[in-house]
Amino acid sequence: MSATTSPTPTKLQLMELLAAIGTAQWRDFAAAAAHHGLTSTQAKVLAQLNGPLPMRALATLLVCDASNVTGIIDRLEARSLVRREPDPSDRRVKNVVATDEGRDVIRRVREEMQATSGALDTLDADESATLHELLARLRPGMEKSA
Amino acid sequence: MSATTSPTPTKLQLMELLAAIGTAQWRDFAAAAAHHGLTSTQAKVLAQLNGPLPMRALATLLVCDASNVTGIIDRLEARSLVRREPDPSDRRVKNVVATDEGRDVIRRVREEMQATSGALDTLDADESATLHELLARLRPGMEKSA
DNA sequence: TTGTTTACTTGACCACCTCAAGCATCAAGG
DNA sequence: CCTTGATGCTTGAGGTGGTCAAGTAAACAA
Repeated sequence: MSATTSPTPTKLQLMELLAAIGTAQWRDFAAAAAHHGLTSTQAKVLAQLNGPLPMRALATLLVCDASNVTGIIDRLEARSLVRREPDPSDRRVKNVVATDEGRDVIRRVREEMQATSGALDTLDADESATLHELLARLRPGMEKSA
Repeated sequence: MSATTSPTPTKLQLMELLAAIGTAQWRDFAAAAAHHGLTSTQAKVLAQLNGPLPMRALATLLVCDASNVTGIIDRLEARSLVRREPDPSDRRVKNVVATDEGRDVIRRVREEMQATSGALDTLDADESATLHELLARLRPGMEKSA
């Protein structure tokens, strides 16, 4: 143990700290999205669209009902941030694709998360690596049970 | 640098990892809340009520409009999880207090966050302390600008 | 007293979310 | 072929969460 190590925190303390940071990052994201006239949900969807994605896949990613996605994509499409394209191999599915404008907007939203970005700048390379390592170990266990 | 330290992650990688973990914990929380018939917002409000809290203070904590809180408390009060009490020193303010049942429910919700809890169990005392230390340093910077 | 600020509620309006129902398409078996 | 059953998406109803504008009541200050 290094000289600066704190006493072992309780699990509850860690959970609260994680929650606080998660909330702060989410607010940072929502604020950046709002700055471009997007709700956080719309921005989140846009962030998933690296390639064409069927509506169903989107619903699975968002862990929500498929009918919900219809409305969200409707509103994004009305702003030309996204397009619905017919799937060539299955006429039931519609692939959602981000337009150039959509890609541009979500790129800017990411760049404008200054609170999160600034906070991470206070870590040096070593600390970043350590944090990344610990969080990467936490991730799989947290994503399991739904 | 210890022998197991990974190459320095990019800031983008860290942001995505933080977002993934934040989302996972939020879903865990929402699922536990739903198990008791609560929405995540209702559970979040209940979690803040350690003591009597004026409506206005709640709105500030939640970073939302005061009129929004009215509806949330209405629904919680309809289930007897919360009570509105007149403030003795200022007749304008209504203090929100969790009922015994409300305290009980939120206690159970916290206990049932098994995905998060289980994931944290995989860290030993040293790792927990390190994680806590790093996150605690991140927190103030992330909560600043709104 | 008069005027200003503060706390809360109401009503209108939109986004998000779920469920149930419906339509079109695919895929398998007679 | 054609029926039967899944699957993908949309629609409509209904509730929650969120904002804004306006209104009421109480506190406060000149």
